[in-house]
Amino acid sequence: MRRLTRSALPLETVALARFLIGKLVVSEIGGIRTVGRIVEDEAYLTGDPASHAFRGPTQRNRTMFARRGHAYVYLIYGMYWCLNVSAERPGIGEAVLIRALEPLEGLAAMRRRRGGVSDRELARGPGRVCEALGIDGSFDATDLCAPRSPLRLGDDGTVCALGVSTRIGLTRAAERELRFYARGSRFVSGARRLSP
DNA sequence: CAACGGATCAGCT
DNA sequence: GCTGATCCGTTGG
Repeated sequence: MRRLTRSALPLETVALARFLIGKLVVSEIGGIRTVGRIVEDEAYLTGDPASHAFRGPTQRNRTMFARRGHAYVYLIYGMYWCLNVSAERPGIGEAVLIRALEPLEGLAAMRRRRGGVSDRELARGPGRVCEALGIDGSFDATDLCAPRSPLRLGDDGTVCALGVSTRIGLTRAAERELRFYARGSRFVSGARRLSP
């Protein structure tokens, strides 16, 4: 597995979201290493009413405006953490939400953190991704391209067939097709009709 | 399998 | 006050 360098990341957010399908997220936290393949993500763009950055920078969303390749981690519904990859150039508030992973390495730790759910459910959904990898708000603004980062991106050369659909769980701009997934993967979240 | 409600709180209006 | 890029357990078809 190679580390993903920042220069390898497409600058434009939709291109980045498509590029990240099939790539790896590696966490090394508390001496425990876990790895998962990204099988589902979503793009959040400038002028997008569903985006946290819609009303400009705030304390919470400031990492969305960082240089591409940083972790934007936020709390949703008071209990779950979600992981995004910041996109675009500094000052542009765009990001890619990591919605699901195929567990590859460190399954025992993931099972422990997730409380004994089936392996298919370990990281199937954005809150579950963070729970399985041990990610919380303290990892916000982590550089995902730094060699020794506790949270980073990798590439093992796997190429996935790409699917596209509407995003999940939104009340605004719900019709836009900005969700991307690995076609045929059983680790993708959402109703099956969304991921044919 | 789909639909629904409760949990729980930071951030914004 | 109210809302939300969610999850989980329960209920019903």
